[in-house]
Amino acid sequence: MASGGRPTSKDVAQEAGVSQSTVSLVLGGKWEGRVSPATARCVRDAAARLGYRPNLAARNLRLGMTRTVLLMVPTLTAPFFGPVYTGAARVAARHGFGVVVSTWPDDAVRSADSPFAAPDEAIDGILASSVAVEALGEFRDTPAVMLDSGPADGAPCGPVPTVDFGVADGMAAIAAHLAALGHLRYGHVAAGVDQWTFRARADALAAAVSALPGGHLTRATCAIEVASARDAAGRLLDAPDPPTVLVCDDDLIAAGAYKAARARGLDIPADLSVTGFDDVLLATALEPELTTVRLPAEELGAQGMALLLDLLSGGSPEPRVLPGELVVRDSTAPPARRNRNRPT
Amino acid sequence: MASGGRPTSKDVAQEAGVSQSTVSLVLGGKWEGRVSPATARCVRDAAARLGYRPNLAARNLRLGMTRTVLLMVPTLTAPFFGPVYTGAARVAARHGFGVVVSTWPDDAVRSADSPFAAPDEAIDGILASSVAVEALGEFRDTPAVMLDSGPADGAPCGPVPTVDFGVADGMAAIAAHLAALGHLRYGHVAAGVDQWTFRARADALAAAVSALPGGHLTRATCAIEVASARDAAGRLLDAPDPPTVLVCDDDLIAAGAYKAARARGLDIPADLSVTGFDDVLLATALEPELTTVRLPAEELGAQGMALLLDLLSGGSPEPRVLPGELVVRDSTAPPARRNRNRPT
DNA sequence: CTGAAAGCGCTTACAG
DNA sequence: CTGAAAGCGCTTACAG
Repeated sequence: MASGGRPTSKDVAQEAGVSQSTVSLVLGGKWEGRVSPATARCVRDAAARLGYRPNLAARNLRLGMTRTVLLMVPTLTAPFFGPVYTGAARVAARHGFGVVVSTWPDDAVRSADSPFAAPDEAIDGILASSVAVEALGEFRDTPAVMLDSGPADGAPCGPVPTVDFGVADGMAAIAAHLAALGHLRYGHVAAGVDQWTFRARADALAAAVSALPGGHLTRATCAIEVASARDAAGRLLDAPDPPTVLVCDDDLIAAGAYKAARARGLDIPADLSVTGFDDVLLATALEPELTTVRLPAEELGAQGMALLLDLLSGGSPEPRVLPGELVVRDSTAPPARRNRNRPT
Repeated sequence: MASGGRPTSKDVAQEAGVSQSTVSLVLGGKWEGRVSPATARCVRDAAARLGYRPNLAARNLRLGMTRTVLLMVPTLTAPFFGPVYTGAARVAARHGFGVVVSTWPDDAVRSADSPFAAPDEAIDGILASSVAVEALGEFRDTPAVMLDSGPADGAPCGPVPTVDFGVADGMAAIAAHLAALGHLRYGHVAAGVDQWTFRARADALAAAVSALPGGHLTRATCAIEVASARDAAGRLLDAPDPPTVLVCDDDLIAAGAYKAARARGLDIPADLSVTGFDDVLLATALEPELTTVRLPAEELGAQGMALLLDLLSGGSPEPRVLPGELVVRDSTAPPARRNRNRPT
């Protein structure tokens, strides 16, 4: 082997007494019918002996691809996206792909200096999670899979494969659970973000409540942030004839709803029921623990990457929907009997 | 430009009417004294006109480096590590480096199939956050920077640059805040994880309490997880003559302490004060909002990457310490007057 | 069934 | 001050 550095395919060839081509064929898995089994085994042994690992830069250069995909997310600091990344990276690694992350629209990761300072790493494909289709922007021509962006939001240039959560079903499950408990007056603390996933939640809740005899729904909008959610929930709670349950678009919003309730002396769930969405860590850290819908975030990343890899190798993968799962905990109970709005 | 693909340095050379070498020199920033300013400007214009971006694979191959660094963390799903990644990736991107993430010891991201299936991406350096030095393992010879692992935990093979939080000072600030409030009986709900950062917290708290006339400290150990923390806090609270404050090693542990307190009818902060550590999102989602120490996680990643980049370019960076900041919120108050342990 | 050769796009001595 | 040429480690026609 060349003194010092890692072994190359040439070293393996020499060790095995064959040519570089043969090594490449064998280790690339394209040898059958072209190299004798004995030679193949011999090459593999030599590679193992030397601890050979192919040089990705060389292969990428030769193949004209980078084996790198871009994961585009709104933010990495929200608890939801860590698992998405993990799932995507796990599947990617299994196929020799790396994952780089970019945030959109607030792109803190890439920079805009000279080409050399920010070499806009060439990528083979894009996984865009929970972002509008415009996020693809300059990457319009790059193979992409949209995650959590809704089946309708296909890119202008033909259908883009999608993986979505069954958020409508999830919200319907929450509504059914609440209806079974006897709730009629619903407050929806909605994320004020124009994304498919939130529109779908709103529509599903509205549909369920209007199908409920005597059902009534009010709505307040907020940022996905505790203080803003607390204020929005407060507005709902301070209205005449307030809701007996606050259905929140996100676990973090539910945390804000808890605060609004407590500030008004309302016990959860005795005086007020609250539900979340996502089932992040926070859901069990709250008190009482939050009834919510679990969204399999890591699975979203994993399946999305699987679809993208399929797309990159010429397939035309079908859209998928990942069901959410209702997790009933301690924040929901039957509505109180008219003793609302008087501090205990 | 070659039909189809992105423009190459050869295309730029042709557009500018110079050779490939000149293009490389100019765009690589090594032209001064070797290329006339007029030519340099001409090259840059051509590059801009064509939208040229260098092919990283080719450059990496030529240079024998990958411009990729590995970020090693215990887990990506804990709320703390998202920001660490973001900070590291931001600085890396500014220098044309990518960041791949690996978890240790539970390595879900890399796989162990054939060399081709998991091509163990060659890397130039490692950023290891909150892991033991053994985590470096097979990468013993790779330039590395240790984050949040303590100044003493240098690798066997000479000193490794470090970036740490001032956790001892942070814990001392908590203790001083609590002492000023009048607390004498301290319960430490400690993370049962053998890491420098937690040892430092324990030592600092022990030192502060023992320096306090009449001060008394008990300790219970738990996993960094709500249920485990709740149980540990419960043990402390159920002891005879229980603490008036629970000092928790982590915000998540504090969430567990809240549960233990509430289960015993103890009001926070009237009956019991609680403090956390980290200041993640959860701290303000809890009720009452948590007094804690803010650890600048994103800054840790950013500074660590800056040190690693310095190291990679031949420097010998000095270790750094990032101070934590005491954030006083609503979970701490003077101790109650002997009315403890009777449910309200 | 196997090998010699070209070439991916860069950077860097080296020659002028 | 500028250019021609080599070579990084791969993969893939192509020739045998």
